[in-house]
Amino acid sequence: MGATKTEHFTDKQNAIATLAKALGHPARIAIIEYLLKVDTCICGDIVNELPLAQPTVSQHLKELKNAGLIKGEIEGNSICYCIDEKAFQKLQAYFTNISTKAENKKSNCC
Amino acid sequence: MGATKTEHFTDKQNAIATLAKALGHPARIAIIEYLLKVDTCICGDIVNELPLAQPTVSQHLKELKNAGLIKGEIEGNSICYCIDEKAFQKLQAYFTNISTKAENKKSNCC
DNA sequence: AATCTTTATCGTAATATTGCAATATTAAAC
DNA sequence: GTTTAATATTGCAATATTACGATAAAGATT
Repeated sequence: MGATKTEHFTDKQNAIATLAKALGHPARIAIIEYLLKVDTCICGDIVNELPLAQPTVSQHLKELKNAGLIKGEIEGNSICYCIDEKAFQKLQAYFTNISTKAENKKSNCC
Repeated sequence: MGATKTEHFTDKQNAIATLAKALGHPARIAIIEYLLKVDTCICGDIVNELPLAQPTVSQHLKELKNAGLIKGEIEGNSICYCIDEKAFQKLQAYFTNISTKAENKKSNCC
């Protein structure tokens, strides 16, 4: 064993877990924050910003892209990566909902 | 190699990544959603709610607790687990901030 | 076309995660 | 005190993740 049993959970649960998992690494959080910081999304220097080797960064970018957190297109001999708002809006909505519900049931809880 | 290089990132980045990582599994999302659903937080039947063996569920609960997403106290021969609002408020604030910033720079981006 | 620059992929080693059977623990119930 | 019930821990196998050197790919520069 060792493989996640995704088939036993709902699509929505798997979708949120996939997004969360992709953000479950500080390098990928750092990448997202860098993409937000720079003005344009022609970001040819992500590698120089991170304390990781180029193949490692490339791999992290691929994971973020697979999860739908960033979009990327080839642009000459560099790459245009940028944040995919929709995914973050989904996360925002999800956690807002949880926070609200948690707040409401505070009373009859520990 | 293989271990995450946490020491190279900021505390805040690591903190968010830790929370996200803990939610990066559908079983743990399902646990959170179940804890929200039940009225009180005396939740002795989480195992019956999930398609996983008891030790596996126990392990997932432990991870959620370590990450600070749930609180738990022994209560007789069952356990009182419940959501730790603060962690979810942190996540809500983080993703709201990202969404807002992403929205603002939409224009000069792909 | 040879070279440079940038990003991706492959291969692989180190480590972490997932899942469960077996067992331990602990407190209630009898 | 013995049984029952609920949760935790241990140990281990299967799988996934992380990281990087080596190499490939592909457009830009000369």
